[in-house]
Formats: sequence, C-alpha cells, structure tokens
Amino acid sequence: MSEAAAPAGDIPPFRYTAAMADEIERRWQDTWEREGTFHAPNPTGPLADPGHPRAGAEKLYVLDMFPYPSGAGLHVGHPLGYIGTDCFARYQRMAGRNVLHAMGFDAFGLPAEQYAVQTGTHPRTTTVANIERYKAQLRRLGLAHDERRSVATIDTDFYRWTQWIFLQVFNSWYDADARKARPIAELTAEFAAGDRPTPDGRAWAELSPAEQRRIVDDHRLAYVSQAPVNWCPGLGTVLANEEVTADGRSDRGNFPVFKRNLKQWMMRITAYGDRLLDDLDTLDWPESIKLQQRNWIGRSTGAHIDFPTGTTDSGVAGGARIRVFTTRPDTIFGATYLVLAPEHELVDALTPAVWPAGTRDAWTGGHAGPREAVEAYRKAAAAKTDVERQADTKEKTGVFVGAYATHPVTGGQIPIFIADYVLAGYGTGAIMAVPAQDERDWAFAEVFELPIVRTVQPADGFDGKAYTGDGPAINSAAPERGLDLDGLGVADAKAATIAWLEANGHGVGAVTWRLRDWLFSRQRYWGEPFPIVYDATGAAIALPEEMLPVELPEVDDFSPKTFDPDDADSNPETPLSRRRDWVEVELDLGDGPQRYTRETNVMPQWAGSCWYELRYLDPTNAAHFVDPENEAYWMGPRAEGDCGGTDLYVGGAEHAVLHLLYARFWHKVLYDLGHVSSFEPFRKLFNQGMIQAYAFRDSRGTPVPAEEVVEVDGRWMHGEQEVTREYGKMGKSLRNVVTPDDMCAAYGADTFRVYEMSMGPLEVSRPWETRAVVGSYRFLQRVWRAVVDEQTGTLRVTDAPADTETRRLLHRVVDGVRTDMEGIRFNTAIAKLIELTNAVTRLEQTPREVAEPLVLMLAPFAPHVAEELWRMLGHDTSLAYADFPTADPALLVADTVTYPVQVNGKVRGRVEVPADAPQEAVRAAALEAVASALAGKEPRKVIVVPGRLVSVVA
RNA sequence: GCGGGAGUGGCGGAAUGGCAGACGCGGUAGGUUUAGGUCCUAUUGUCCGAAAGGACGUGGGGGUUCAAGUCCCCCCUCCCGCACCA
Repeated sequence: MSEAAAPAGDIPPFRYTAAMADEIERRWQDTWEREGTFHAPNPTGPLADPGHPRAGAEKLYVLDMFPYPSGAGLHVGHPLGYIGTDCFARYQRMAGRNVLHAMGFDAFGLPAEQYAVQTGTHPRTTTVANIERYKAQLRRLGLAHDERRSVATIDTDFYRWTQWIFLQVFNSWYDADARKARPIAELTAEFAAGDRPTPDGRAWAELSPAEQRRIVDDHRLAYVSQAPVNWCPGLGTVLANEEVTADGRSDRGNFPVFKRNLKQWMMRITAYGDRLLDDLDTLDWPESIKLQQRNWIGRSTGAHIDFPTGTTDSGVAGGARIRVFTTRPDTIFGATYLVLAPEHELVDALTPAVWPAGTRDAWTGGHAGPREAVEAYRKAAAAKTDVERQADTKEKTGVFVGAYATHPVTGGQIPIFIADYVLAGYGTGAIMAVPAQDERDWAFAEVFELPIVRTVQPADGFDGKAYTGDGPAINSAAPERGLDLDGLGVADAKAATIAWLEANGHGVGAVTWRLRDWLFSRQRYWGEPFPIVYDATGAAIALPEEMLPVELPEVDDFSPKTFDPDDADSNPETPLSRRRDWVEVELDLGDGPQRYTRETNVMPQWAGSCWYELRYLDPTNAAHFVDPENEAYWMGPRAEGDCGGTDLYVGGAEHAVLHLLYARFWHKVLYDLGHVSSFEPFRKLFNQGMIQAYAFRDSRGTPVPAEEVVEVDGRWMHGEQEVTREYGKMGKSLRNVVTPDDMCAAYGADTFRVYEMSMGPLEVSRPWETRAVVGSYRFLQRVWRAVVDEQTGTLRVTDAPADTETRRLLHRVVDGVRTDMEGIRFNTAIAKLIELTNAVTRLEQTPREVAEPLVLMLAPFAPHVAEELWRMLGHDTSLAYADFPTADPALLVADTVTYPVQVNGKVRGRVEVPADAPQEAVRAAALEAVASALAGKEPRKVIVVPGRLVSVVA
C-alpha cells in the first residue's frame, strides 16, 4: 500500500498524491481549528454568537454514540459512523442549518479499568492517554466537530453533574396517579398533611423519624435494597440484569454470574415501564431496536386470580390462597391444575406428609411421600444450570405437592404441582394451567395425564393441540355463580372475567413486567462516586449540591478485588473502602458537624452516557447542567406532542437495551422534574453497519498477517503456503487489523472517507477490502485533474458556459445528490458525483459552472481537497458555510425522451420523441419502430407510460 | 420454537411495478512507459453466434400484471434478537 504514497520520478508535479493530500489535510485541519470553523452558536450563554452565519437558523443536532477510548486504538470500522454523521452534518450546514456536532469520551468503566490493571498504571493515566490518542486519530479524519463541546465522563466538571442528576433521582418519587416523578419533599408534605395515608394507617406525626425516613426512602427513584442480585466474582462486582446474558454469564468477560442476596443501590426504572414502552411509538428508530426494548420491558396485561387451598395437615389455618398471574383470565374455566415455581414460598406449607388418597403414580415422581418428592425435585431443579434448563424445555417435568386448590368459579378441586417451567421471578411465581389454550400447559398435561378442557372454539381447520388464537368462548358458563362467557370473543371474555373476579373478591386486573429495577452500584474503582453518606443510624443521606463534586479519591490499589470466577460464595469488596480516611468524614449537613461514612460503591459505566448529549449543549455552564434555553433550542419538541431529542443519533445496535434504555429513563426523570423540555433524548436513531474483515490461518490454525495473503487461482496463499479464509471482526489476535492511520498514510483522509461512504449503505455491514480503496483515490484524482493542470498547477477551468448535455447532467446530479444526502444514502450520492466527474474528465476544459458545484457537493465527503479546490477557484473563505448547490427544475426535464418499446414484454426497439409529445404521437412512433417485430399483426393493446416506455401486446 | 432482517455478476453494491446489474474493485485488450507501477481508453452477467442478433438470467416453486428483483402464496438458506415471561 506504500506504492501509492511513494512519488516515483515521472509523477506530474501537481498530481493529487497521498503526500499532497497529507499536506492539504493537515493545513485545513489547522485552519478549521484556528478559525473555529465548526463552532455552533448557542442561543444563550458563553457559546452564544449572534454574529455567526448560522445564529438563529434552523437547528440540527447530530450525535454519535461516544466511544470508549480503548488501549487498542481505532481500526477502520470504528470511524464509519463518525464519518457518516460528519458527512451528514457538513451537508446540512451547507444547506443552511445550524448544526451541532461534537465528540466526547465515555471513559469510566470496566474496560478502561481492566486495561489499566493489565498495564499496571492508574486508570486515569491510561484513559487520558487513550483519549488523546483517539482525539489525534479522529482529528486526522477531518471531522467537523465543535471541539469546545468535547466532554469526557471522567472530568470532574462533567461527573459533578452526573452526581447532581443522581441526587435529582434520589430526591424524587414516582407519583403513579400523575404518571410522573415529583420532588420527594412533596411526598413528605402530603404525608404530613394527611393527604396521603401511611402504609399502616397511623398519622405521620405519630411515626418516629426513622419510620418516616423508611417510608420516604421506599418511594425514592434511587434506593438501597437488600435483594437477590447478579454477583460476578470474576469481575469482582455485581451487574445489572441487562449486563447478564441469557445463559447466565457476564456480558463483558463472559464470567459466571450468581444470584446473591446483597445490599445494593437500585434505580426504580420499573416505575417508567409504561412510558418507556408507550413512548417508543413517538420515536423514529429502527423497528428491531424498538422491538428489543419492547421485549425487554415485557409488559403483560391480565389478572391476578386467587385460588384458595385447604390442606389437612399443611399448617395453614383455614387454608392459604395461591395468587396466580395470567394474561388469559378468559380461559379460567379451562384451568385444570395449578403450577408453582419450585421456589414458591407456599410450597412447604402446602405439602402434606403423605400422598392424599387417589394420587396417581405419575404425579409422585416415584417418591413415597410428597415431602420427599418436593425436596428431590427442588434439588434437581437447583442443580440445573440455566443452559440445562433451556435444553430441557421440550420434556416437561414436575411433581404433585399433594394438595388441591379450589377453583374460584366452579368450586372444583384442582391439583397443585411444582414445575421448573414456571419461573419464580415472573408474575407471582404461580400459574393456573390451561392446557387447551397454552402449549406449555398442554405439554405438561400430556406428561401428567391431566384433563384438558377447550374453552375457546378453535378456528375451522385447526388440528393442533393448544389453541392460542381468538374465537368464541365455549364450556365457560356458570350462571349460578354469575359468570357466563360462552360466545364472547377473547377480549370481551377477559374483561367480563376480570369484572367478575373483582366484584366477587377472587382477583383483580393486573399488569406485570419483565423489566426489573436497575442495579446501579458497582464494586469497582473507576467510576463516579455516589454523593451519599451514611449517618450513625446507617441511613443514606444525600450530600447537598454545593458539596459536589465528590471527587474520586486516589487509592494505592485501584484494582478491584477479584475472585475465582466460580466462587459463588465470595463477597464483593469495594476499592474505595480501603481509603478509610476518605470514607470516614466529618461534615456539617445542617445540624452541626457530625461523623459520616461515605458510600464506597461507584456508579456503573452507563451513568455518564445517560445524559452526555445534554452536556454537549452547554459544556461550560457552571450553574446548570444545561441552560433550559439551550436545551429547548437544540432538543426541544418541534410541535405539540413531539418528543424532542437529538435529530440524528448514530451508533451500533448492541446498546439496544442498555444505554438506550437507561438514557431514556434518566431523560424522562429530568423531564418530569422540569429540567428539560424534551421527553425523549434521541428522536431518530440510526444503526450503522459493522465493518468486518477476512482473516487467514495456516495449516496449524495460526493466523497469518492478512495483508500478506494473495489470491492465486481461487486459492489463498501466504508465500508458498495455502491458507484458509474466515470472516469476522477485526482484531489483533486474528492479524487482520487495518487502521485509519494506515489508510491516511497511503491515500489521505479524504480518500479513506470517500471509500467508507461509498462501499455500501451506512446501515449495512460489509467486508473491508483494502485493495478497493484505490477506486476512491482515483476518483479524487480525477476531480483534482478536472480543476488543476497536473503539470503546471494552473486552473483548467473555463468561464465559458457548459454544453447543454453537461449542464443537464449537472442539474440531475445536484438534484439526486440532495435527495440522497437527506436520506443518508451516501453511496449513491458518491456514485452520482463520480458520474459527473467522469463526464467532465472527457472535456477539454472544465466549465466553472460545473467545477464549482462539483467541488461543493464533494465537500461533505472529501472536505480537505474540496476546500483546497474551492480556494484555487478563487474563493477566500471556507466552503463550510457555502450554499449547497440547488438544481434548476427547468433543466431536469429533457427536450426529448427516448422510449424503449416492448413487444410482449421484450424490448424490440427505441424511439426518440419530444418530451412534450402527446401520447398519441408516442404511440404512433413506437408502433412504427417495432413494425418489423409485429410482422404486420395488429397490436391488441398499446400502453404508453409517459416518460418511461411503451409496451405493445401483440 | 417465536420475532425481525436479508438472499441480485468473481467481489462490494444500484434499480418511484416500467430497458436488471448505476458506481467502484477485480479481470481482459489497447495506449503511455526501456520495463514494472501510475495514468488514460475500450471491454467485462451467462450461453449460442464470426458478426448482426438471439436465448436465458435477481435463492427455489407457483401466482397477479401489458410489464415483477420489486406485489401475493408456499418452500430453502443465512444473519440478528428473544428464548418455558404464563
């Protein structure tokens, strides 16, 4: 790849080479920085600039998912999205909009910390160095960012506001009636005024301060809970549900994760389940991402139904009630047994000492008594890993607990089972089984010979087992009990059943969620400290705003305590707890100096990315995290009911339920509290594709450097050795990494940018092919040559008007490129520019009326060479704010049209007619053109598609 | 299993139901050059044909239509997500 860079002796002195590109690019990057070319004016504050050419113009906020500055640096896949947003932003700026585009760094978190641990240096040292390296790499690409707005989550100026937002969350509660968060002080006031009953009904004033605090704390959106959490000894920290894969391992590092009952900080994201789900409809996001969020949130609407139980020696006086959750209350007449999760809390109480009379052998699991059977089943279920459980989904297992429940409508006795196909963590951990309308229940009923009663009439021709479709209810009448569903459709039957349950005290309509509260604390060092201290009673107390930021202290040993990855019984230990002098602190929080203990957990890596897009808007504001006027301008709703948010957000699809869900949650809290005017952070989301690469292995399976492999007669050769080819991510270990630095050295940043944008639609993943980059290089050389004489360096541009054909082509291209740019179809936009360039290349001299628009249209993709040519064309200011060319509609319609003429669907001739020729004339000319193909036959039908073609049916 | 997306030349990819393969890579031929490379020109879906031209072609099979890569039905393959969520 170095041959393109090495100037051979006979290369013309003014040819566009990699060396020249390098000189041009660095010079323009310096110019842009010196002149602050890409500074976007704010409406107010230090970044306001009323004299700016775009001050007060229609705004556009373009955002990239900001990077983790990893130690490995960038490969050619990383900047794909950044180049895409840059091309879009540059186009929109030229099209007249005030464009905000900035780049920051997500620098707290595990990877940065792990890299630091590996290299034995402080995470801040390595992270800052990595950020500098990223910045240099990105600068080399000529990205038009407003560098004044760059932030890093590790800056105290930044994380002081992350902590401030945490305090907003902590000091809020969710008012379910108002469907919004409100300040916690308003809750306390309602309790004190008696407007809101306390949990046990006593007057607020009668409660001790500790009791009052407990009640208030139970309402906070950020709270401490003692609950089963995901403990990952291999990482030495707990993890959120979103960070644990389906097979029970850590998303990062792939370590085993165990359920441990630990005290941890949680965020009450479940309070926002409805809005997080419903507001997806307002977003312009890829359907697949919306679907992933819908699935993750997992709202199920149905009912809780109570089934009374009475066992002889269960110890439950008068019998307990088993509360089940179902989405199909309409099928209650088909409920022929109950199933509890093996871990369900009532199982022990329900299980008698001996099998009741008439217990079938199949139900006992071969055990002499129900207690042995239950214990054996639980043991077997607990021993199974999640993976094994999933593998066993076909064969249903379970055991009868030896007790019966009373059907709330029919009064019949139905057996109670435990089975691992019912999950303890979902709904109530208990179901009513309706085999006729549920495939899982049907499968279980087959194994255990349980009755199956159809209560929905299957559609005609249905020959399956369980029927889950819609249809009229059957076998569903108990007039003596006041419930008759027969004939009702599913929806009506559900409503009728819920009404009956509620009226008769047997249940209540209910909604359950798959979404759990967000586990927010991590036992790591490299994160934002909590602005929380504990008093002598152990109560968590928010530090006042003026004590922010709580700076991350230095520690001798920043590495987390990690454990044997399989040691489920290990206990987390926070690195910050080692700094006792930091942990123990004397503060005056209003009632005199007192001793407090600091929270030693840190926030998860997601905290900073939950709101960084807001800080770009007003990065220097010391009084607010963002000035409301600036937020309203850049992100506010455009119309009544509009969600607001960034106008374009580009990033990978892998954050579907992590960052994108958490950020929406925080944004909604800030919205409820009146700090922002938009109720969604990202209006339009675009997932860029992944650039992958081929890797090659020799006969021993060892990867060989991909750049040294050549194709010979369809075989892949590394020297004399044949190697095998595979396709996947770029990585050091596969020896197939290509970096932007390589490409900039060999061809220049502009060529690299054009290549990445032209290789396919931005959203599509594609293989990297270094040898194809030369095509973009040649393209830029042809543009250069169209403007500059390679031998003399003088202009080849003429002021004489272009010929009509060239002028029409220009305007067609202008029109097409504008449409493509608006639609983020850069590959086809570049193809059109190449066509135009190839057309002018053939001309003796390039008309200025073509050269100038060509250079302007090229500018979003190849900004440096475009600026250089623009200057050579006689302009003394940057083209960043030049008007993007506009097509003359009159030149888009041709004088004449050439119609292909089809006979029976095949093109048999062509006819050129005036564009305004009447259809009759087109028809006549067409028939004449294909007269020989018709061989004198009279056409049965002639279809003239204006401007398109003529179709003759013979 | 369920849901989503996608199958077009040797490769990446273009095509409001209207001439399939824009544009680029690669290949072939020629020009420039001492040579190679660069650069330029032409050509490049497959098959038949000397050519003119013709036939066939968008994963497979049916259908709608004057006309289907595009719309409808069935099937196959690949990728992604979820995975007993009641």
